[in-house]
Amino acid sequence: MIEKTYQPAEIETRIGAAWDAEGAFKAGRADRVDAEPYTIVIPPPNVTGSLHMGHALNNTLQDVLCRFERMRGRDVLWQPGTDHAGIATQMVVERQLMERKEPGRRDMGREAFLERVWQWKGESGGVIVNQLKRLGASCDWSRERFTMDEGLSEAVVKVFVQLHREGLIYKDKRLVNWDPKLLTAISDLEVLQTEVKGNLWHLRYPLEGKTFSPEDPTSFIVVATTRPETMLGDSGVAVNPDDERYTHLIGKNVVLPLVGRLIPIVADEYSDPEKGSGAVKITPAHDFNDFEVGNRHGLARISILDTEARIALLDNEDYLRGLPEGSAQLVEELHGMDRFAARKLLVQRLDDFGFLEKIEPNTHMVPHGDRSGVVIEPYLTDQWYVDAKTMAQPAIAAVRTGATQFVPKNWEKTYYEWMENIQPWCISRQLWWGHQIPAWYGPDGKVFVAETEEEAVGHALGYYVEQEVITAEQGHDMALDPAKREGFITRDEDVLDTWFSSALWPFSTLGWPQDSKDVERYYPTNVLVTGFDIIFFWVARMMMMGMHFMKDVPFPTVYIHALVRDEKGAKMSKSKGNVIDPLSLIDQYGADALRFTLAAMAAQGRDIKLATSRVEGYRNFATKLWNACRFAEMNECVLPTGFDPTAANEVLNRWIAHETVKATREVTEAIEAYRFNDAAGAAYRFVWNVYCDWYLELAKPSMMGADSAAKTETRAMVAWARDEILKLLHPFMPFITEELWAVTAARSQLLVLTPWSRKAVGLTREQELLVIASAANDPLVAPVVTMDPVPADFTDDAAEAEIGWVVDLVTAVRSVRAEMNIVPATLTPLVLVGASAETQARARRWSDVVQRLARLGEISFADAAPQGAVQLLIRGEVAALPLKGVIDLGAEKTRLDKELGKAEADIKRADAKLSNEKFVANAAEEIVEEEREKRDAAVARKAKVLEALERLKNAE
RNA sequence: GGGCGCAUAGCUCAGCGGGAGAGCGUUCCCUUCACACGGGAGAGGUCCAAGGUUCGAUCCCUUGUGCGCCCACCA
Repeated sequence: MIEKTYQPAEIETRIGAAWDAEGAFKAGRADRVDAEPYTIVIPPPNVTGSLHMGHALNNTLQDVLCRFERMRGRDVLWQPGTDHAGIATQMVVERQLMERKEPGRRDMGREAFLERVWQWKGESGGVIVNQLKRLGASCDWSRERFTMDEGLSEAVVKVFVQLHREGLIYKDKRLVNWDPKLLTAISDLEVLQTEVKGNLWHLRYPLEGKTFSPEDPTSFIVVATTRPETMLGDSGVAVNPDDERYTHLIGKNVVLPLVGRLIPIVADEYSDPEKGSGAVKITPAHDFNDFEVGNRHGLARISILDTEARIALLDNEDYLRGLPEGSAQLVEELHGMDRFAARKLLVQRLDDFGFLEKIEPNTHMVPHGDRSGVVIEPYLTDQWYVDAKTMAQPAIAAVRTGATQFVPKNWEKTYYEWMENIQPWCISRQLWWGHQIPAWYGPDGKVFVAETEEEAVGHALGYYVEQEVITAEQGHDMALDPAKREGFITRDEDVLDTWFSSALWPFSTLGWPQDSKDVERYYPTNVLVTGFDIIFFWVARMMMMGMHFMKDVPFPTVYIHALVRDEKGAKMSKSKGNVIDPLSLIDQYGADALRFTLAAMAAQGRDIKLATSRVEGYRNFATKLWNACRFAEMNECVLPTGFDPTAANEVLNRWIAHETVKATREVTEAIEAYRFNDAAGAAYRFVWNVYCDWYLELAKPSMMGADSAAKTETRAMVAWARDEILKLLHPFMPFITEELWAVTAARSQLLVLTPWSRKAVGLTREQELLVIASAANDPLVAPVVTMDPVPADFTDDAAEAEIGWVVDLVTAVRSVRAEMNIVPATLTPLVLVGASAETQARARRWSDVVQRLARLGEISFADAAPQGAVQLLIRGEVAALPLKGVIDLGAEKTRLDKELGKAEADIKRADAKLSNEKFVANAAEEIVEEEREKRDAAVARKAKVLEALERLKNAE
């Protein structure tokens, strides 16, 4: 029995639990071992995360694909898992420690802290997974992975070691993006350029050998900067070699104000005469451009900041080197000062001594850390890098050749743009939570990269014996006795960028490098579904790693979906407070409604502006479906075994079979093309506007009538089409369809969607397989769910024409009645004027339906329309509603005049085209023919309307 | 500075070389035996602007205007 009211929360909880208990979505099931695999890896959400609207969209689309392919008989593996999200997770746990007033990370030490993070992961890591289950995600949960679990960590180490051996990973000392709050390097992608209102300070740098005076422009050179505090680290001033204002100064020195250091004026193309004063201060240790310029001219790299971006001058060898005697009085004052405070103080001092020429307000882009939000410092440190430029080449080629295609295609341009200008990827992070880099350092700092410490020890001992740092005997002892080599080599403290492990996700989750069985079966995956915001972070890197280690693309298709925005199109963010929580929508309207909404709005290449009214509308759709199934149940509509819809006798039943096949084809084609909105739309229209609005209404008389053969057939067909609808909607609305299927399947016994249904029907697993096998022979099981492709080309034009006539008639009569304000209780007679034999037959067949739906009395036939009747044109014939005394003749004349005007306009338009020789000559044959037909139809319509007007005149 | 995208009904959006569509909202009618989270009938649009291509442009091209996003080291 279907419950009277649709209660999504109750259903979804119960069915979700049943799926879970059944392990309903396991890949590699016994009945699918011979089936073609279909694989998707989930974009692993952060373990710290909770479900947001982006996840909801992303996973809804993946689930649509997975359920769709599963019903088509594929062996579906939707690989789930979570990401350890290095920085994010570490921050969360540190914040927790702080809130609880517990010792901080550094106080408790690395080991204890990591234990704490694992503990936290154990407690909260399941949240997002449960939320995905609430959404209905049909992942194979038995295979859930975590980027830091044992197998995946092994993959990470193996990849690192191999790439290092191949020279594709290396250590280098250069400028990195340093986050002074998180105290780690970050990659270029983790830096957000933000517009900031600042100033441009113009500073006077005195020329060596001249007496500095602010009044004497020949005694100094002006440089402009947005970061005056970096002047402490200046080691040169650059001017453009073609800039005549400065050519005479090239090679001379300036005296760095306040500091007293002599630094050279160099000629470099980098200096743009148009910008600022045309002379630019060079600070190689604190600016990416200056670093390059410094390299070209051999300028010193003077680092003046510590890791927390405080001024660090005491004991700073870089700074003190070459510094004139007695010029360090500022040092005491500045040392340890925050960079922004130092800026203020320095500007003040420069001004005091006349070195500040002017201050211009200036808005410019300033780099910020995407996690910390603080201003990023270019900072000189040793870090590990991936040679991305080399690795990008095969990944670029794979897209060029079409081995991997983006949908929509325009994202390929974005991909190329970035890949072709790719920079070395900084992969080391000064964090604790993550994969520790498998590199060890010997006493002299030499690096040994190896998969295990033992291996590293072996390499190191061999090397140092050879170098005669230790004797062969010592080496031998140390190799044998761990106690003797204690502290001889030390492991790199740093961990890897989170995205390093994510890049391996498509194969590391399948068991690589340990187990190749699943890799062989499920790699490459079939499609990657993700948002455009992580094309660079993730997609590009999976492409690189996949090409390098699997020698094959990780996925032939990348479907890029939109961002979900709020109703007004703003990006959802906590700070704006416009975040719509998918879970509260699920609570309110059900996961099915939310899923359907997201799918229906997922048009390619456009962001989704989510309005809750849409969700409500699709919840109503679910209710409609619910009630339709309840109606079928109340009328004892049961699908008999072996029912063949193509063999139906009743026109109405042939019509709905025809419409069902058509809708199924539309939905199938749309899903195959990743046009989720078209698929959802087609299903929606079919269910509501075809099945509910017309088929069930038209079927009522038959089901309640006396013709038992017709009654039996109609009941069967109502059940058949209902089952097809459930299958069609299942990828979008899995919970409600599962429930309705399970409740009705006991009598339908056609196809089992999932083990849950099997349970409901009371089948054993063996019986279930038999049912599936028999369903494969069903001649008209629509392709969306069938085990084998079936003829999806069943059509019945005659049925379509007949039902079309009924629909047109009912619609037209209703329209007139509404216009004439005829109360529903009044049944108006209908006269079919000059009806053909076919029309008369139709009218007799459909009289009771038409009478009920159009509120008609007796239906009769006549050669001429009675006087004072409203005359309607139904497919070229006249239908009259004798409404003498009821109708307003004037209003009716107006109505007919309007119709006449329309017909005449149509004729005119067609004539204009058809009399145009060029149109007839150039347009496609069928277009011209269509135009002629339109004209003929309009001419006929005009004649009928004129006749009607004539009769109206006589009636007066 | 590069690149991408969007301007269609009051709102949110589909569509796309041959007579403008949906959902929501809105107006009117309906306790018609599945469903008022429903049924029925309407109203509502120089498809941003100007040129061009074409027999024909909301759709293709160019330019402009407005808006959004991504990338970039410019003092």
